[in-house]
Amino acid sequence: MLAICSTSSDEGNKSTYPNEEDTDGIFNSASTGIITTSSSSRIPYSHPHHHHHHHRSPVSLVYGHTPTPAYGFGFSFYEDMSSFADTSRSPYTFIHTTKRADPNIDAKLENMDLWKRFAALNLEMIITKNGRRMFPTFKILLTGLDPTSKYIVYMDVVPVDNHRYKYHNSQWMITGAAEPHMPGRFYPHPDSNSTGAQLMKQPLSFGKLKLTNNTTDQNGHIILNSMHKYIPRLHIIQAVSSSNTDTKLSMTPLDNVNIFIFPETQFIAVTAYQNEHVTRLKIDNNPFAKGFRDNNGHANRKDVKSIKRHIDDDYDRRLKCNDLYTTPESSKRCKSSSGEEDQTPPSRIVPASSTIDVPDSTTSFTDSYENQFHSHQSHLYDPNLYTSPYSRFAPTYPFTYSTMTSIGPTSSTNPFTLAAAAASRYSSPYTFSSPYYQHSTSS
DNA sequence: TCTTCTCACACCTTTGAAGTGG
DNA sequence: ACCACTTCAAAGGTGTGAGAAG
Repeated sequence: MLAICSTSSDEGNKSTYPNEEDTDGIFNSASTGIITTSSSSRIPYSHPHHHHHHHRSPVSLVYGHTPTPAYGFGFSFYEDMSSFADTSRSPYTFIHTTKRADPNIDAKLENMDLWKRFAALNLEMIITKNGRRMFPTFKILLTGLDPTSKYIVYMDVVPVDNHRYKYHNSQWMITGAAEPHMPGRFYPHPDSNSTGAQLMKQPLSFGKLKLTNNTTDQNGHIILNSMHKYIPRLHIIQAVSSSNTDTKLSMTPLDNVNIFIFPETQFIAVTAYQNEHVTRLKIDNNPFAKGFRDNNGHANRKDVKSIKRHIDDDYDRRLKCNDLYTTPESSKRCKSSSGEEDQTPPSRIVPASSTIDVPDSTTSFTDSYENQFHSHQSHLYDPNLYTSPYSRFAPTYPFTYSTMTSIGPTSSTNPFTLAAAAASRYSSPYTFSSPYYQHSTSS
């Protein structure tokens, strides 16, 4: 199986997260700092086994502290929208594979069966102005954490490819180039900064994460483009406590970060459902949609029939072929009910193909990717090629590791802000050329 | 024309405060 | 005072479907 890293225009991840849960003391402060310098060059890859106290980077990270601003952002997030529309920039590439800094850590996606059923249909996620929850819920069971260490666990959603899609004749089609991706926002799990023992006790639910199409969103929701394909990523970073009781990240977060992706969680963001099978499966399984079920507890077919959408016979055909994870294109060998070979679509309209093949296995998908890595049978994560776990092209990018200088009291009390800040430092080649990111909230 | 987006709405679950009894 | 449980109303998560927007 092969995970393909596709390109997309992107600004990278720069967001902090708003102080949604001010009551527990963990989110009480957002911090940011002035970026004063960019140290040289690339981050050297460090072998996972050496990551604990081995800091190769000469750059020290000093986190500034500012008073908690409205909505918890340490800076004006959309001060300069123009930078996001700069299509002359090199396409930014996310890596869509699991990377373990700590080989013991594993993440198991809960409700895998349901995810697979949606994946077979091409999952759609509604995005709204005010934010919409994901369904199925992204729920993860962690194993292999150090029971006594603290971890920061968070999620983001990144583009899978560089296409814009449309739903036409019951099929997803590529209809053009992707719109620039808004800066990725991190959703820290509410139980973040807990000990490994606590985090492993039960599955971690990201059910309150919301997706939005509102580019001016101030609620910290994850901003996506409609009709674009995305996939969630899980990040786990071991927090390091310093002498002043402040929780800080390792100075070399690249070495400490664990990234998990689950191919069956990819989806297309939509403002209204396109495939009625997706709608039905959502109604059948989401408790909040019970009002649309019939007496037998299933989606009301009468209502569904009234929807002026075409029947997704591609889905039916793939069901018959027991070949749910193939794309319409690759399922050409499947005979339709009439016995005819499927027609290749017109060349001008390219069928939407899954850019990530989903292994047909009940075992952990992260394991299958990891095995490829260890057996050197895959180019997915070759440390000699990819200095950044996020970018295939890191060697040619102006990828820099920056210093943040303190602009106030040196205590930082929001580990998630630190996580986001640290992660953004190595996730985007543009982090430090973006004007707004150099904006300081202090004067 | 065609595609995509928005809104009020009915219907439902979840949440959490208030109450009740042991 | 404390705990376990119940009640109940408010808050809020669903897809709908007509119409707006582009």
